[in-house]
Amino acid sequence: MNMVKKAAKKASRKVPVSTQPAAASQVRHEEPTRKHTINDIARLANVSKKTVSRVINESPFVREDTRTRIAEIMQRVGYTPDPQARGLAFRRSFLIGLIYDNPNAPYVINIQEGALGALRRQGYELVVHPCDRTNEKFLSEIRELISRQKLDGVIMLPPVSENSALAEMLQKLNCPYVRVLAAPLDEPQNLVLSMDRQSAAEVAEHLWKLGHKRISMIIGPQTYRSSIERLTGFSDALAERGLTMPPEFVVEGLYTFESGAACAELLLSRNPRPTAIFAGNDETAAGVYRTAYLRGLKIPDDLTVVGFDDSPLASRLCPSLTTMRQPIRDMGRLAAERVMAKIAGLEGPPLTATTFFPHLVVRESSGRPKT
Amino acid sequence: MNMVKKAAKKASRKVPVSTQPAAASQVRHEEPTRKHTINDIARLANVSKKTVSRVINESPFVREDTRTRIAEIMQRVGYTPDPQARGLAFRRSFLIGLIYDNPNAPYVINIQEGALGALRRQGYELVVHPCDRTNEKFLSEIRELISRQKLDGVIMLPPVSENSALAEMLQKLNCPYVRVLAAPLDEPQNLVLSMDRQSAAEVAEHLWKLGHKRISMIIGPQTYRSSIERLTGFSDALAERGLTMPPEFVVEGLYTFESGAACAELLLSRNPRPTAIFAGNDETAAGVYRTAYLRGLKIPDDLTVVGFDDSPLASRLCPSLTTMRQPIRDMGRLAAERVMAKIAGLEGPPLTATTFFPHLVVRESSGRPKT
DNA sequence: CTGAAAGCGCTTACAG
DNA sequence: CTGAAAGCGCTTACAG
Repeated sequence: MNMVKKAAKKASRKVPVSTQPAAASQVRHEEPTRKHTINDIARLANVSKKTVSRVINESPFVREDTRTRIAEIMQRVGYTPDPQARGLAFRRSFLIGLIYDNPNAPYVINIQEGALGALRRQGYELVVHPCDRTNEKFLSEIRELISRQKLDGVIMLPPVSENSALAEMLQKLNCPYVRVLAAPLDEPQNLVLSMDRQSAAEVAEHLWKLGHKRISMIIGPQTYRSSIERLTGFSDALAERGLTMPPEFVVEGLYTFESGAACAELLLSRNPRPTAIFAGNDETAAGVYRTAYLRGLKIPDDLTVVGFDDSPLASRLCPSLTTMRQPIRDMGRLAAERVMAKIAGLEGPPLTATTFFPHLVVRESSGRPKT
Repeated sequence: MNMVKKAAKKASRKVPVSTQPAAASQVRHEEPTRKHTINDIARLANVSKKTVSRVINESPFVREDTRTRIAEIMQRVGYTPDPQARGLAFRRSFLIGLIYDNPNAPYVINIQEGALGALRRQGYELVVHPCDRTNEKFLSEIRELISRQKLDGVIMLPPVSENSALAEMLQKLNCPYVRVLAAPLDEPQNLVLSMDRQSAAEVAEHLWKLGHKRISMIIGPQTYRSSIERLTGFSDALAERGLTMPPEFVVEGLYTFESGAACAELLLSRNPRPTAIFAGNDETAAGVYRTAYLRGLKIPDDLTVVGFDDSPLASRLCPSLTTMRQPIRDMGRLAAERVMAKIAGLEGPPLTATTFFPHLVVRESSGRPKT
């Protein structure tokens, strides 16, 4: 079969191109799913493979009619260039890595799908890489992945996106990257900002409008930038409205359900206790719910709770949880567009964080204070 | 720089190998991150690249000491073969696709991470492909992905894994696949079974032991095999214990939160109403919680609720939800191991579904009936 | 605007 | 057990 194939190939350049070769039935029978190569297209179009290559890569140095003709043939036979061969020649992979350690599954999935939508259109695929910053080999594993698979770029999600050692390594490796972050820890073109500070300010305004005075907050780990941003945005906005949180009303959790429950335990044993708790995220808020439940406190009658993320959990809790909704899918899409732009060399218009419109979703967990 | 490099290459075969070439500092300076190729290894080991290739591919036709020597060199310089080049020559990609349309994010993430753990060890990477069966182009997009990226195999998650048209297409494409399924819809070597029937039977036993008589179930879409399996397993197990569900106690939902709430509305308006509801999955159970909440019914005092999946949601609900825990990560791992085995040509031992031990996690939502 | 040659890093026949 | 040649499907210089 190989010999036959080769012979056909060599001969064909000298022979008039026919859409249906004489032995069509045989050929179809022999190689039903055999993919067309650049050589097949070149032969069909009666040009060199280099010219086909130019069409593939949208080089301007092709006569328009030639370009059209070749494009039509590629279209007709359903030709798509082999990414591996292109990659080998280009020293590229058309693969983008998604590096994350965020335990919030819906968050990751949404970013993933948002990014994928944009990547696919340009012939890229997404390779996922969950990681663990506490693991010694965390950095070397990523370096290994990048060099092995020759990733064209990577997208990093918080909190690992805050890791400066990782970003430095990527720079050294000359690997284009985009960091999804809560604060501008990098140059603008390297990040997608989530505006946590402004979002937290919205929460403050909401609670203030409801009339709350004894307000407390459970922040995430202080090592996470988002914790700081949310705390700053929240307390600053409260201060602007003449409200202050006493130190014992601000406690640090781990952004987890369990830590949320533990922190709420602390806060709800204060006397007087807060009438509203801004949990650092929805998971933490769920923890607050649990503690309130165990203590027999009614939400929102005895306690107003606000989360952050609008994960599916928020609407499933009873009462449903007021929370900040982030346009996570869009952030994924934008992150993808940015890496691709960086790979293409065009930095693109300096998109600002204002591209996003996170907004407060008010639900049943919001109420006026009774005390 | 290129010229210098080439010259060095050509010359080196005739020159004694030195670990530290004279111009070491220069070289290091010139190409700090340049990856080693098979040629570099061959040169360092004073063998042909073919022999190095044999070592890479674990061919038995290499003298043991030669093999050891080459392996050590590869180890020392940190050489890993270029997957693209290998792929091009092998006509393979070392890429496995994960095809899913399951809206349960934690489920997907866990499968993903389980699979990744196994794949990485063998040099594979995972390419994720969320899809939408209702889209006309759903099948052709997958075919396109497979042929474009030359995926070596795919893993499919329910419910799209139940799609027989998809499985047929993969067979025609000669693409090794593994389907994660709730029922043996394919040959044993092509699937990872989740034993939904037996799991549902455990739920039945649990409710029976608690003393419930008026038991109802919210099943998923009847078009999903898991719905049928769970219903069959559940009602059969009840029947074995002398209990039957009247037809009006079995309603069909969509495995979603909203449909769960709507179905519960129906069930809880029956007179007498059920004392226990087996929700098809945790999402549905959350819907039941909501309806109970709105109607002022207390769980578990007025109503026992059992879910399925043990997604994070289950433990976050108040009261926490009794549910069936599936070893999702392990299923992902096994699915990965199976595709790799199929790719390698060795079907491996016929693993049976008994590999898994799904079990009931009893939580606060379980109680004895009061009426 | 178009093409022939050499190469990307690996492999498969084919010889020894 | 080992190697020289040709090829995987595409590209980059280099010529015209």
